[in-house]
Amino acid sequence: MSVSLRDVAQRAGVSVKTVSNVVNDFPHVTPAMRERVRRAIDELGYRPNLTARHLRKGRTGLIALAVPELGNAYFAELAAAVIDAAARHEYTVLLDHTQGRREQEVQVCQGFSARVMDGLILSPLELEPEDLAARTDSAPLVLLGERRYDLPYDHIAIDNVAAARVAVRHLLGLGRRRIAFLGARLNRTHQPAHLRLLGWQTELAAWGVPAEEALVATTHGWDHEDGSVAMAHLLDSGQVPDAVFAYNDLIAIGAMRVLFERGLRVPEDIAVVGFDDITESRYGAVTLTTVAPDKQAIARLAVESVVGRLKSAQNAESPRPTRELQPGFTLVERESTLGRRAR
Amino acid sequence: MSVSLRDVAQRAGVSVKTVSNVVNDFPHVTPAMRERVRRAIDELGYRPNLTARHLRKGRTGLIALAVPELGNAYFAELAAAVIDAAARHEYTVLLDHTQGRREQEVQVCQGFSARVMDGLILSPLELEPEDLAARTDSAPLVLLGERRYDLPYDHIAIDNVAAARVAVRHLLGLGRRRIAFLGARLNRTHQPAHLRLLGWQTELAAWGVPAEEALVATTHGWDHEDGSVAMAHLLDSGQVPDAVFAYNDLIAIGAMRVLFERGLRVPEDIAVVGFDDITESRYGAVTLTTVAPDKQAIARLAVESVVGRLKSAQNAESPRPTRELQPGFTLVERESTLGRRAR
DNA sequence: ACCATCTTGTATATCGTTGTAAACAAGGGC
DNA sequence: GCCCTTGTTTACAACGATATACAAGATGGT
Repeated sequence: MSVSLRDVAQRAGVSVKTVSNVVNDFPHVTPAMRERVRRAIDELGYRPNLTARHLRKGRTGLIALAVPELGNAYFAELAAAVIDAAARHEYTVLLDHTQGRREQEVQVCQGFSARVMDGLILSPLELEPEDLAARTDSAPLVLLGERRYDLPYDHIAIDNVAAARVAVRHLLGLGRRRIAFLGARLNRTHQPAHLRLLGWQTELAAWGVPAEEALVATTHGWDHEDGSVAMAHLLDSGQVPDAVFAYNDLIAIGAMRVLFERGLRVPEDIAVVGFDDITESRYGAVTLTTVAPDKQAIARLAVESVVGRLKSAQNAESPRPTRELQPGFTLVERESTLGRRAR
Repeated sequence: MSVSLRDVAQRAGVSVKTVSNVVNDFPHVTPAMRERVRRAIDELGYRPNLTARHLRKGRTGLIALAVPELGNAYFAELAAAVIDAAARHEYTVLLDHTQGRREQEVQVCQGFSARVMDGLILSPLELEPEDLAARTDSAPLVLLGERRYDLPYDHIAIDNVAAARVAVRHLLGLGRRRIAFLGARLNRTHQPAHLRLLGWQTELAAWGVPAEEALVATTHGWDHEDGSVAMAHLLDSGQVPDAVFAYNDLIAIGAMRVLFERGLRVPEDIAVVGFDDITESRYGAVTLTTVAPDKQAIARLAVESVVGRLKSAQNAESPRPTRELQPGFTLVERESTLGRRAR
């Protein structure tokens, strides 16, 4: 059925270890012997069994990446970047989506598929600090995204407050003064880390513009549909803003759809800014101005963090202290704020 | 460092196997003993090592899913469905993207991360029949998508010809006669399995409408950008169609973007139909009419095929013959063909 | 020639788990 | 009291790979 080192060794008339040495390119094997073993390997079509290798070596070469929802283009694009970054370090990525459910997130950081993974990259939504503090699994864990936990784990996120401020500043600079925020959490007290909303407030305050509570729309999730519902709700309530800053691109695009349906012009009547710079935002009837986090950098830093810790653990070095890493971002200005001149 | 069965056994004063029996809920363990072992497990925080378990059992509980590009919403949404379907059978999914590169696809069907995966689900683009015929890995493999190989592997795809015909019929029924096809392969001779193009031809023929070669636009890939380029090219060439049938939604949306830029109205001047029904197609300024494959069914069938074959292999049954499975599809009619009345 | 040194290959234990078979204890029928 | 049955627990050998320690062979200096 499956060919093992034993079979190859028998065929080549050498010991198992010698074959292992050839496979792993170890020194102290004469060229002649190496060749003989090589031939036996080819003839039998031997392929090493990683399960066994990893049991022995104590590592599996697998990193888990858990994001809330793969259907969200931001996470899909990020996942693609992580897979590529991991491949450069010879790690394979096991991808899961938590659907933003706390229990699933807990399961992930508790080792998920129990001890098969060398490391974990998690983008949490509902995970609470106490879940994280109760973590017993010893594999390196990196956290991505807006939430901060102040626990000894590497955390990678752009400066969300600064990014939101840049977006709002852009709108203020265009003369807009009634800027709605779309996509706040339902229970905002419970979730203090709502940095994009904070950035919105801060920048408005800096310009002396009142931050009207009525212009903050909450959503259940962060999909197109949530954006549409929130936007419709806002308009129906009689609060007509002259600009919208959305939590992400999906919400922004969902909101724009409602504006189109109601005959409101973007950006003439209402300017729109999103967050994430997913591909979709470049191809609508009105292209979307958005904050573009450096996804490549996020992926690279996340993988390097995990791989680095694995390496230092392997060499029995003391691990370096945990860090807050802030990749860059840019504001991409498009038609939803600049109109036709953006082309 | 990590707690093993041995440690638990020592602590509870029993043999390793007894602990194993408790962990696996085997019968013939007295309640008192079970309780004693349970306590030891809790005290030490024991978690089974899946690597070792799987080495022993000969299976890993992992299925690989390889799609061309995760950034393509269709594949991201499909991947999400596969992950969920696999979870229902207690399998975990390892996701990879091949970027449509032949060598990567070959690597995947050759076991990819070598023998760690129990089964494989592959959505090939460039993979050639000879690659597949040369496959030595014995893990069950299922193929998804348009290409057919006529080799003994389960293949899951909707009836692409029929689906394309339904889409084209819809346009013909609306009175359109110059229907362009966007997204043909560059070398169409080399890739005979271009079923959607075939469906376009067939349906036109059935209506006695000439299938003009000039209305077939080739693309390099299948992204928004490819759709934009192809559409611009078509218009610049002086061939102005009254409808467009695109290989997928991304191309359709990219094409619509160009139509917007040039002041052409959708659907009044040019009607557009896509393929895949990704979420994005429901939220543009003009929502997209599209063929909606039953992604849930595709995912379910793929997982069931792999799991079924693993089960029969485990019970040493002879595997059932390979099958062609055709999940259903529907045509979702929206504004890009019906205009405002679609709402 | 002889011993020390270096190179190359082998035998064996080990990683953590489960399957097999055998040991052991308790209970029941004769 | 003995044997058999039933039920519970254990010892030991795998799964396929790598690391350690050691043996055998080659080389070189005296």
